[in-house]
Amino acid sequence: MYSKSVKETLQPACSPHDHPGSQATLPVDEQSVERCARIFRALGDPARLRLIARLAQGAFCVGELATVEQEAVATISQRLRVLRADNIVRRKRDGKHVLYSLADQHMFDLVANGLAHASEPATHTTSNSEASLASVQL
Amino acid sequence: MYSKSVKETLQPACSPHDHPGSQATLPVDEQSVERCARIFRALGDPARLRLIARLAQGAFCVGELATVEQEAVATISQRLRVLRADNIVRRKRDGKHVLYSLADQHMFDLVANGLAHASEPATHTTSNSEASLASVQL
DNA sequence: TATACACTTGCACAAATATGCAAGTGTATG
DNA sequence: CATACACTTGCATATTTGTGCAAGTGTATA
Repeated sequence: MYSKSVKETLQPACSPHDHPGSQATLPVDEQSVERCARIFRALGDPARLRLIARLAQGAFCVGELATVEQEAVATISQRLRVLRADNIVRRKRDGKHVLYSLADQHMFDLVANGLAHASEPATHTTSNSEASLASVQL
Repeated sequence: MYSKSVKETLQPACSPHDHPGSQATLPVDEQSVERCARIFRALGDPARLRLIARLAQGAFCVGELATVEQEAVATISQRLRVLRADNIVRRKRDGKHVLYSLADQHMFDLVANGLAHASEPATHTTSNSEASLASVQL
């Protein structure tokens, strides 16, 4: 059986299980996984996600976001700080204001993807795993 | 939670910024955001993400995963439980074993996307780090 | 039916987070 | 230079997680 003779024996021990269609080799090196997890984690909060969805529409200053989201400015600032820590959003000063926007197209794609999936019923067998439904311009 | 006594001056503190043209209308309804956030959160842990990456290769039973990941069976089971709670993975019994695999293609896409982004240093509109927040016009 | 497997869950705890409030920083203006 | 803005940060606190260990559940087999 599968004794604990652990090692990279990536060989299924139980039985030859069927493999679903798409087998692309994913980048699973320690660093990628770590970074990816951090990003997902940052996106994994309703409040922050809402904020991101908002930023997907363009650049906003903290005050605006606070008003629209009906939250205290400090709260919004904190959330943006979390997102900034993982390079999900980017900021630049504009006079008295600080404008926030998504860091890059990738982020937009990721979020668009997630929201799309979440709003649709499960089991949607997309054929192309590489090019996702993410080609929307920012 | 807490009810906010936020200033009701619903006037955007700053003038509307030019928002780069169009955007795909993201599904930002309460439910989608909530669900999407839950998914992202579940994916937002290195250990679970690694597990998912593994499952992207095919179906595995808990024991196998435990061996490969060098973790206790109970630990793996717990992680899978979290993923199962959000319909990220699916399981089916096969004799004595319980086989786990990704719930659907969408999940694969999402993870593949995230990992891809995390592994490429790419498109970083640079150094927004902490330093220069010097006045810039939009 | 009794046993051995293969997982799953219940608990107790340590660690990581989220948030509100108050104080602090950086810019434009009077 | 003094003020008013527009944000950001430090703190203390209440929650929410992530484990490890031990006991519990379900399935196949002798």
